[in-house]
Amino acid sequence: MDENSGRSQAAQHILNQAEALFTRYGYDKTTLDDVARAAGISRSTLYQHWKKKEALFGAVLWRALRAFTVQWLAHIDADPQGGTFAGMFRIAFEIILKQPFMLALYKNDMRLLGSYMQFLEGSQIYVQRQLTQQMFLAKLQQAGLVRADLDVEAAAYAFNCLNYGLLKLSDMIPAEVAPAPERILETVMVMVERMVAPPQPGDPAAGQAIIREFAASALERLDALEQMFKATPQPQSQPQS
Amino acid sequence: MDENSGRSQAAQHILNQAEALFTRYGYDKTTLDDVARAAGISRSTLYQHWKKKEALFGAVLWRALRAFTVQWLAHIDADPQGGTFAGMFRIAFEIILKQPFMLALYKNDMRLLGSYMQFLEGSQIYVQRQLTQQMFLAKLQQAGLVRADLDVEAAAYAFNCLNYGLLKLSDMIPAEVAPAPERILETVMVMVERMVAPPQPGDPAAGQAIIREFAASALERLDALEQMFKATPQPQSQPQS
DNA sequence: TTTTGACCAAATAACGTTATTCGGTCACAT
DNA sequence: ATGTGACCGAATAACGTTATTTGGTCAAAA
Repeated sequence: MDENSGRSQAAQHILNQAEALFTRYGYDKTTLDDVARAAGISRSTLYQHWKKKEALFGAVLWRALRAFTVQWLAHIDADPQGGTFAGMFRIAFEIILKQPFMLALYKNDMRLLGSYMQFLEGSQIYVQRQLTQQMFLAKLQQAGLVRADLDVEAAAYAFNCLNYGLLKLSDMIPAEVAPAPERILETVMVMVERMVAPPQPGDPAAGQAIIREFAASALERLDALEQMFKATPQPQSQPQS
Repeated sequence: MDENSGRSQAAQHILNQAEALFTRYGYDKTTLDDVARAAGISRSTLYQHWKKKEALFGAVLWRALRAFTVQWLAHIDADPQGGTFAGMFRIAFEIILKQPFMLALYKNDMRLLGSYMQFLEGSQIYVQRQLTQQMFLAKLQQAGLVRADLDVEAAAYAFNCLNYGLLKLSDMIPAEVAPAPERILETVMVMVERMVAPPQPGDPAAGQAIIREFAASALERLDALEQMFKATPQPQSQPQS
C-alpha cells in the first residue's frame, strides 16, 4: 500500500540511527555527519528526506511519541487490568523505561533537546503533560473509575512529580541501596491505586474504552502535527515561480 | 553561658551572609571576597573563624541541617497530628520550602555543592536520605503506626521520588497551569496517608515519641560530625614544634 | 530520479597568551 | 588577642587568532 516503500524503509533506517545518536549525545552534539555515517549514506542524502536538522530531529521525536502511544494502546488492550488508572500508569511507565529516547526525553530534557528547544518554543512540554493527565483523570472520574472526591488537577500534578522523580532518582541512587525495580513499581502501583480507586470498582471495560478513545485522539493530534514536526521536503507539489 | 558570645555572634552573622550567597550562586561561584564584603569584614578575618573555604561551607551546611532538624522536632511537638507519618512528611516538606538553602540542597543542582562534592566524597547524600527514611519508616511500622504489609524500603524510595519531583517540578511548570500549592500539598498528604496508615490508627503520642528519639539521635550524629564539617581553626591547642 | 562529492558561510573548537581573580599566608597595626 | 592590608602561587577568565567542523546548497555523476 505504500507506493514508495523503499524510500520510507530507508527513512526508517536513518531514523533508527539518528534516534540512537540523539539519545546518546543530545541534539547539539549529534552532527549530521554522524547520522549519515551511521546510516551508511552521504550527508547530502539526508537532505532528500528532511530539509533541516530540526526536521530530522522532529521526525525522530514524532515517531517516538507515536510509537509510545501505539504501544501503550496495544498493551492496555491486552492487559486484563488495563482499564484501571493504576494499570495504565504502570504500562506507560514500563514502556518509557524500555525506550531510551523517551526515557531521555522525560528525564534529561535540556541535553537531549539542546537548541531544538527554541523550535518547540511555547510548546511547553511539561505543561502539555500536566494538562493531558489532568483531562485524562477527569474523564475517568466522570466515568466513575476514579473516586469522585479526588482533586484531579492536584493529583495529576502529584503523579507527574512521582513519575519524574522515579525516572530521575534511578541514576542518583546506586543500585545497592535502591530496592529492586519490581518492588518499587509494585509499591508505587499500590499507592496510585489506593489514591484513585473509587469505593466500589467501576467497569474495567469502560476504562479501556476511554483509554482507547483517548489514545486515538492523541494519535490524531499527533498526525495533525506531523507537518510541523517533520517539515517534509518539497515532494512534487508547489509549481511555484 | 557562652564565654565568647561576641565571637560566636559574629560567626553567625557571617554564616548568614555566606548562606545567602552560597544559595544564590553556589559553592564555586561564591568567592570569599563576596562573603567578607557582605559580612562587612575583611577576607582575612574569615580565616580566623574557618581555615578553609570548605570549612566555611561545611559550617553553613551543618548549621542548616541542624536548624532543619530542630525546627522539625519543634513543629512536630506542637502539631496535634504530628505523630502520624503523613503529618511528619508535611512538616518536613513545609520547612524545606521555607529554607532556601535546604531547598537548593534538595533540588540539588550540582551548582550549589559545586566542587565541594569531592569533599563530601563517599558521603552520598541521596543514599543517606534513602537509608534514613527507610529506618524511620521501619521504626514506625514496628510501633504499629504504619501498616504491617508495607514494603518500607520501596515506600521510602517512592516517597523520596515524590519529594524530589515535587521540589523539582515546581520550577519547570509555570504557576498558571500548576494547582495552588495548598491543594497539591493536601492531595499528596492524602496519598501518603492512604499509603501508610494502618487499618486501625495507632497512638499518636507513640509516634511523637519515636520522632523525638529519632530527631535526637540525628542531632547527636550531627554534633559528632561537627568537627568534620566545620574544621575549626587551631583554638589554642597543639603546642607543636 | 537518486545519490554524491565539492563547496560555502557561519558557528564552534583549539590554542596560546595576557589579565584578573581566588584561596590561602604572614607580618604588622590596633 | 583580634583584625587588616599587602602579598604569593595557582587557578580561572578574557581575548584574539587560527583551525576545524557543521548545517546547508548545488551542479554533476550514477
